[in-house]
Amino acid sequence: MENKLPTIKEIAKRLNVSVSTVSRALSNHPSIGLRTRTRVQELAKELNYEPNTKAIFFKQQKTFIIGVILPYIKEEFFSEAISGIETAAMAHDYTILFGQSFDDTEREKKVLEAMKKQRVDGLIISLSKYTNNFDHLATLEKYDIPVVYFDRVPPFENAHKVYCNLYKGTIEMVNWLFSRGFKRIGFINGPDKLLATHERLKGYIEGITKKKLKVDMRLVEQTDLSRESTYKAMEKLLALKQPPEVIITFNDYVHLDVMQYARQHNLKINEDIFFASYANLPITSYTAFPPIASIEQYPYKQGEKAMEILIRIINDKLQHANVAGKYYHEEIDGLVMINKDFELNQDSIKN
Amino acid sequence: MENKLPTIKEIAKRLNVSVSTVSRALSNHPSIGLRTRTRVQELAKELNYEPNTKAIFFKQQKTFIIGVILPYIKEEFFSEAISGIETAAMAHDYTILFGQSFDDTEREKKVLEAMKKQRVDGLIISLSKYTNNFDHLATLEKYDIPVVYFDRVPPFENAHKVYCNLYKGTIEMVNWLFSRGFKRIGFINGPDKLLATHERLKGYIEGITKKKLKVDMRLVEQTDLSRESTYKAMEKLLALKQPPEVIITFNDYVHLDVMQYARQHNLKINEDIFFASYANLPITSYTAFPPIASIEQYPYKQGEKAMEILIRIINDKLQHANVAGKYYHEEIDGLVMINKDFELNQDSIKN
DNA sequence: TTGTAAGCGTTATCAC
DNA sequence: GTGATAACGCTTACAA
Repeated sequence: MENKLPTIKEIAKRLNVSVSTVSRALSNHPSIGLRTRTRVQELAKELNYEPNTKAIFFKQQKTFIIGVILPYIKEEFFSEAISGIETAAMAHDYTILFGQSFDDTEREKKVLEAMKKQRVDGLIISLSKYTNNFDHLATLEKYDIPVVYFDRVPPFENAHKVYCNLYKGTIEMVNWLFSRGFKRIGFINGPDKLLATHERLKGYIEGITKKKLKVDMRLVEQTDLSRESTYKAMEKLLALKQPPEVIITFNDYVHLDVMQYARQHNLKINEDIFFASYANLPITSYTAFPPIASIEQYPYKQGEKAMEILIRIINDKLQHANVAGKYYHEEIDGLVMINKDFELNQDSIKN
Repeated sequence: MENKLPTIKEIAKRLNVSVSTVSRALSNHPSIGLRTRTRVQELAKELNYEPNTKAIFFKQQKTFIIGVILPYIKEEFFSEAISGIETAAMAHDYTILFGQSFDDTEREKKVLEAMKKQRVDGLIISLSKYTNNFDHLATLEKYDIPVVYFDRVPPFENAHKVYCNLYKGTIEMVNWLFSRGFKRIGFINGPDKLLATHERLKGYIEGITKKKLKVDMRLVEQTDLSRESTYKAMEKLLALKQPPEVIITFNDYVHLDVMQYARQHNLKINEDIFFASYANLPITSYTAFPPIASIEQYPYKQGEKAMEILIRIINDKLQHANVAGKYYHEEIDGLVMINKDFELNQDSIKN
């Protein structure tokens, strides 16, 4: 049976009171008499009344919906992140409108349009890899829809951002590798377009320079993150007269590809050559040879933080707080996580 | 600058016409004169007017939002599925409201509440593993919110469902294993609560029975899908006087755990023992020893199909088509996907 | 303590 | 051809 959702009007009619009385009774307005209040609330419960939030939001010009746009939810980093976003959102009664860009700027625009149409209260975006024109994002500012970027953040300052500091993390990683006796540290970095690529490189160079050593750029290769491109980078590194003793890869997915390469070329991993990486994703723990160290980027925390900042912005806006020109830049420090098995092995060798 | 979104009213005022004229002009109503129409449309474009869908939906009692509730987006199966859902939704101008149950019935209820509050036009749900009380879902029917379940579907008939037929798939798998010379086929099945567990078992038994062989239930163990439980199942199977030559695991995640176990116990995989699985997830291709065969369950296609069915239901409802008591049950056949490397090896042995 | 009425942005139904 | 108005469900001044 089509059981139409009851409205405030319906209740009012049945009880022979006005809609405003019902409205106030339901929201426990102090001016409503106890008798009327209980009568209304009882009937409401009986009819399973639920306020039509759409009508409320429409009136309040608020949807309690946050749009989230990610490149690929398939990547564990992002599925972790959205869980943090979701949990924080739920704690503040927001719901998540979800869309993927699939690293395609056109798709990103389309999703953005859809979310604008839905009048989201705000957006959390991790940009597509190839987005280098930011006009579609500028319109958001124009219409006063707050956006918090995370992880893949835009290069300009005038934006709210949450991201992981990979510069510091990379320095730490290089330090740790030196402390473990590695001298020739190879690096398969990501594509030039990504900010993250430059951060990592800066950290790598700084880490080595700090040790009063000279940076050998032949040890640094790049991949566009495709398997083929990664294989090529590996080939080049291994073809060097003095190949690296350890290779840091751009992220855990590159690491996985590199492991495939190593297996196919019968390299003895953790004997002939060692690998370190970024991201510290759970999947790597299933593989035969996880990275000896991986920089944890805390995706869940990043997502949570982004959501919290967004809610703060929205609330500031609602209270007409004067926050023009104030941008949140939240930096989370990437932490070098060391593979336990590797650590144990090393220790037993030392003793 | 706070650039408020322009409304139809705003345009009307500026052009000294009525709102209804503007409304009609924008929707190309035939009764509007060409001059007025162009004037309106030009100003609309100039002001970047975008209809407030919230107001329209509010009036039409429609949101163009579909709620999607999944157990864990982290699982590749579900992140594939939601991509199918999203793509199909986009093609019909729907947007996705997203929530995870984290296999927790209470959380599932909460998410469901939030989506009901948002007045979604429909829902796509893959149930939490532990959901065995369906009252919270019954209220949806009562309020006439259509639901399509997929993959983890409820056990009753009166529901729209999309799922993969694992009964047939399992029979096929058993057949293929026999054809490859395997006689003792072990099975690590999932928890009893899951429908999928029973389907797989039925297929396993049928597959063996069809070969006029007797089913040896000592070869069938169960796991609650935790790593510990899977390890125990492995122990039991390997402790048998006649241990299995090949083991089918409940899904690729169980497979990954089993591989860890095998590695820790120095089993020679694809020599001493072989493994087959369900799901055919991309991650397994990164591992040293992917399953020799895995039943593809087409998560993307399942998601797409679920969305398409849901839209059909919504449209039927809108046209007041009399579809009471009619339920869609879409079955996709699981297909045995054979690992290429294994196939090549086998062939070279044969020759 | 309760009721009346305006308003949120849009569309549809009347009029003119 | 165009305009006025009601309606969608709800909140909230303002009246009573």
